[in-house]
Amino acid sequence: MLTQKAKYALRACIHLAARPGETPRIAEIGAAERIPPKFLEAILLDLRKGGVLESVRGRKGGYRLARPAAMVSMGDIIRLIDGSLAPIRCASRQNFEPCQDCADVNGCVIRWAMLKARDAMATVLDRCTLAEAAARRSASDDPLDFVI
Amino acid sequence: MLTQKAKYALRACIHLAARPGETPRIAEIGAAERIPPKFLEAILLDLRKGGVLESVRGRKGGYRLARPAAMVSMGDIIRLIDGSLAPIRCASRQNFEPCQDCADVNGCVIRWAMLKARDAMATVLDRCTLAEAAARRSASDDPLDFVI
DNA sequence: GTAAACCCTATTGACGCGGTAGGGTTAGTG
DNA sequence: CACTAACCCTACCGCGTCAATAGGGTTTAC
Repeated sequence: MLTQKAKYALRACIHLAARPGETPRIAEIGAAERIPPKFLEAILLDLRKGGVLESVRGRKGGYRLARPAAMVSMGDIIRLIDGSLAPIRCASRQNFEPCQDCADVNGCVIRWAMLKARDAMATVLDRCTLAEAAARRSASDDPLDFVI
Repeated sequence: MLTQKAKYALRACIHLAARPGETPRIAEIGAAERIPPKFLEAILLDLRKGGVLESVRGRKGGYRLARPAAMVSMGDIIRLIDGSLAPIRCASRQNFEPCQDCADVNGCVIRWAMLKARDAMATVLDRCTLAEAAARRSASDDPLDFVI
């Protein structure tokens, strides 16, 4: 299950991807993407520590992507915020943790199925970059303000 | 995220798939699969209400699959217990729920990506049947008792 | 009729998630 | 150099969900 936090992180990053060269403030991003500003602050901090974002301090400060938007995938962000793409932790490739209740990790049938599921999902999410997402969003005329 | 409950449900169902014609008791299944019996009771009840299992009441009672093991997929069971395969509810095809915080459901970029992820994962899990899982488990000599 | 099995509702404890509070630190601007 | 707008960081809290348990009620083989 994708957490709300990861969803916010994706929205914020897509927002930044659509504004190359700028370093918008937390308050701006929060207002545009409808994210509680203090919560967003914590999220952006995590993204910076994870190497996805860079920050500029002091007056006129703000955030920007640390890499080109085409080099950051949705999978990267979800892994950073939620810890893993896999539906179960013992089926994670980058954040593996053995589960307590099955004795033979490698023989476990459920893990085998979840690994296949994880790989299928990861293929999709690691190929989907922020650049693509930003382009697709602007094409649909900023969905966040579309209805209301 | 796959819940512990869904994991137990899968284990119990694979257990039953490996014993066609039998109707083992809750206590037996629980002991063999290391599932707390009262918790298992609630799970099997849900599976029965969901049409996956049948029960026999009274002395000599127990549970069996309501359909052939080849006709029940892991996806069926996960959907029944956890409600949805999708990483986010607005990207579920069988248990769709709109999310509060994005205005245009169809234009949402995140939902678009999650739908693709869901479809990839569902393809895997809906093709993986209990029959296949049971066969694979017995081939690896019952993983639950393999190490310890 | 009795015991073994499923059926069902209610409850509980722990924990993670979503969000907030309130300072500390940095650096442009006058 | 003072001011202040911005990020930085730690701590905290309410709530819901998950995992599990308790304790009866009902059915049926024997």
